[in-house]
Amino acid sequence: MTADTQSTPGGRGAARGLPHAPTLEEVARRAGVSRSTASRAINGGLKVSPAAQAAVDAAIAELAYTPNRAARSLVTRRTDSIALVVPEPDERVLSDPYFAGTLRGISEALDPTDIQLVLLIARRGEETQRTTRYLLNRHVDGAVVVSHHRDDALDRVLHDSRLPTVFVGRPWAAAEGMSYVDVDNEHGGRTATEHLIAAGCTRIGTIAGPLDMAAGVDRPAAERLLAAYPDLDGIFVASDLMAVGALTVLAKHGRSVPDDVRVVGYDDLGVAASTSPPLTTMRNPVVEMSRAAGELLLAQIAGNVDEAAPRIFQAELVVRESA
Amino acid sequence: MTADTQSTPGGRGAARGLPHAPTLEEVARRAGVSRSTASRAINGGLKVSPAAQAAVDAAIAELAYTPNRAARSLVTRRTDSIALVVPEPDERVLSDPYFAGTLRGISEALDPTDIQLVLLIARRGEETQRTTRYLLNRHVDGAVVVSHHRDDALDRVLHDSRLPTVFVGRPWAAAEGMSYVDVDNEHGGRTATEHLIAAGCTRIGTIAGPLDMAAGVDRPAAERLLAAYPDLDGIFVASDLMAVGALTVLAKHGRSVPDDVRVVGYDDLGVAASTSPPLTTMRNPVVEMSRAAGELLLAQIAGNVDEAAPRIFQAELVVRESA
DNA sequence: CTGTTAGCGCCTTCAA
DNA sequence: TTGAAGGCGCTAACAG
Repeated sequence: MTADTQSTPGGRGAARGLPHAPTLEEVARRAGVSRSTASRAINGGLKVSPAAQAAVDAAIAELAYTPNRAARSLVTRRTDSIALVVPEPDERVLSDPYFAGTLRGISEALDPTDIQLVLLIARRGEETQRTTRYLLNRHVDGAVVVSHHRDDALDRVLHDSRLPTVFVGRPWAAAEGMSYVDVDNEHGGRTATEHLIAAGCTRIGTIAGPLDMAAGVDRPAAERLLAAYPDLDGIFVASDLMAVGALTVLAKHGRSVPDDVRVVGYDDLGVAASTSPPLTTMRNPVVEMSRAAGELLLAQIAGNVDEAAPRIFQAELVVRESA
Repeated sequence: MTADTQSTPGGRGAARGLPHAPTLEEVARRAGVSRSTASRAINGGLKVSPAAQAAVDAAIAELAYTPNRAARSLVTRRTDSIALVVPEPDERVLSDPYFAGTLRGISEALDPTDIQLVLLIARRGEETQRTTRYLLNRHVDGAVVVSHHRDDALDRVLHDSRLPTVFVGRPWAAAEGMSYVDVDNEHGGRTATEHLIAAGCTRIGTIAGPLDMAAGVDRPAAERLLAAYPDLDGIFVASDLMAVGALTVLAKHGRSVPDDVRVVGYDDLGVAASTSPPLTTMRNPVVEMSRAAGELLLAQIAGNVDEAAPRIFQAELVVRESA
């Protein structure tokens, strides 16, 4: 809260001996033009003579100039930054491979722009208001919300606020006009099962369950499944992490994969390729999906309100040795 | 690059019909004080009468006021944001559980402050200059650099620039005065081995190798190790992810863990607890370490230059069923 | 303790 | 096509 006092009073030079960042004024002077012309040259170059443009470009390069975001933001009323909001009911979101994919996808979408990504990790209770207020007071131009929870009012607040927002994962209380991306899990499950059937499996089991289940629950699940249905010849597991547990249990019971039992996982976010045997799985297109989220958001910020339609992605079968 | 034109020219009201964010001016008017008094009340409340302070506080609450960061930043010359820089030689950094821990740790450090976290994902070649320039032009107050690579000049550039910087992981070309946090891997390896010895193991093998090894390499490694030394009774694996592969291989060969062979992994960042059997491992204190990085950075930004000493953390044995 | 005053660096009318 | 001028919202002297 408290600001530490600035020690250099009037001097327009270096604070603490730091080489101060070049200003538009300096660029203009060096290019032999006015600030306005320099500014125009920087922002698209409309109504700027080629000569002036070249001079400004040169000056910028020589000075390694970057516009001061604060100053620009103050007048344009844009912040050139968006928030990635992570509501944090459980502590595992960040470790979830989903999240890494989300990060990558959004970064990719932002890459061709000069827009920065601000990470907003919301806290429970009181603290959530800090996030809300920050967002509502437009400290960012828009927000991507990782929406894997069901009890948060943030969704509606954001939607009502008219801050450009895109949800990754269908919001629990999805309302008309909410923009979101999601993956068609039902289709993924069906595809996986069809694959097992096509491979000749006739006794197919499944291990489902939320990702935030207690650690190791997947293991007893596999054990129980095997005990109850010893003649199982195919299993669809709702996540690769859980599938890893299943593979180990099968190995322990002497079942060969894929000869005795075929296994199909879900996610393909890193673990699947390094299991033994490599795991056949449904590739979850998180990165593409999140990139789409980013692009949707950029479009909304640019004023294309018609870009609000939800976008649904399909998981894709990746066949490896296990099935 | 190009700015879309602002449609409302002079009007001090709403653009696009949006409820405009409250300003200090409004807070002051509502509280019946001047802007300066309101400002002082907000920034620590020094030299402000209790009455004025209360009035301002009330106004702030009623208006849901948040200071405009751009305006503030313009005058204070601080941005109230720091960057998390991810140099990205390989594409896996973000998916690495290390990274999730880093994120969490830094967030925790930032939590009691109003400082925002900006994610900077550097790209190769030309693109790296964009990052450098952004940093050097002080668009952030400081930077935490995830430094798991060895060929990057960014380290030195940042250090030379005198931008407050803390590295997570010892910089390849560590120089005097560079601030970093790291974990003592040698100690971790030793502890793991000592644990196996104490448990009675006499034929101990190890599976090492960089994390960015080709997927599945860990599996042939375990296979070969087992083939070469059939009488193995203990294995230390340099990462949990690789240890998972080893567990599966052992199960396939009918070796019971931990009865026949004891296994110790390394990381404990999520996978270890959900293997079968649960994996004994060396807990890598990434979160604590990264929190320290964040705190070091905050201290540096606040001017405590003496906070530059490296800080080394120890991994800690976590005993589960596998050893 | 308080209000008045002057910019921070930039974009953007407006007049030339 | 260009430059001069004004102001975005805030903080920090300075004088009261």
